Amino acid sequence: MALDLLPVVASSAACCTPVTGAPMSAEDAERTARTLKALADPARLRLLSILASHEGGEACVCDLTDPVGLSQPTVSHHLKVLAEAGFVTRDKRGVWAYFTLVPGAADELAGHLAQHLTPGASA
Amino acid sequence: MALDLLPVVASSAACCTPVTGAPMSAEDAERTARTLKALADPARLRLLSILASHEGGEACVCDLTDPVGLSQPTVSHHLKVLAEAGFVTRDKRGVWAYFTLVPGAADELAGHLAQHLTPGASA
DNA sequence: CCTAGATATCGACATCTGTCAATACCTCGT
DNA sequence: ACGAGGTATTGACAGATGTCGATATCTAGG
Repeated sequence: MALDLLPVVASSAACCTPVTGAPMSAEDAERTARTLKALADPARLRLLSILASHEGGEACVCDLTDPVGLSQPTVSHHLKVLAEAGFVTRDKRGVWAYFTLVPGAADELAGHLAQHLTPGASA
Repeated sequence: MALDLLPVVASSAACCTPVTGAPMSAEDAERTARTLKALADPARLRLLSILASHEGGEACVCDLTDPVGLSQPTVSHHLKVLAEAGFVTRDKRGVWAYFTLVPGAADELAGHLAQHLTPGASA
């Protein structure tokens, strides 16, 4: 009968739920969190949405400073964060710096999240 | 580049780009950033992905503490943050607390972002 | 009631983050 | 070359955040 061969799970582990796949790795979580942190700021979200509301997803810093109501150094800082996270690209033309939305950057992040944060999506 | 043949814009407003829609409101940016902040942490991403890897997107705290390698109070704190952001729900059954993924929570966020961060998506 | 075990809250601490003023850099027109 | 104006960097500082140990709370059994 082998009664005492398999019992452990049934008797004491009443809190457990079957596992259907592998969770996100620690490195992946670290990387994804860093990307999300770049998005998780009201000023940066507004900056991106302002870019999206301009033709071609492009605008220069002088178009961005006033709407967000922050100082020029602060706006410059936020744009640097967004650029390092891969959400925008910088293009300096003469005196002005133009920032452009990277197409699909947000979508790629969203897809990655959907893949790991949807029940049964690992199958 | 043929800069000299450009129309009247050239003199003073040379840095401007046509606007095609309205950017995200300040309140919306604040709200969305708060939701994103809840996601923007390696431990919380792992917790959610562990939930997603369990049947029904559900697991109890005892299943979550070990894999993330953090103390029990810290895990409890992260789960509270996720619950307040609407990503999980808490259900206490006897001694154990079960957390369940809220279906579509991440998708709703992703959709909201796509709507505001995609060039020309305001139409 | 009292104990044991699971979870939540509290207090404290180090670190990270957003912000601005001051300043440096860089490009253009004069 | 020089000065003016747009942008980036630096330094400093207040506030938010992640983490843990200690402790409170809550439930089931004896």
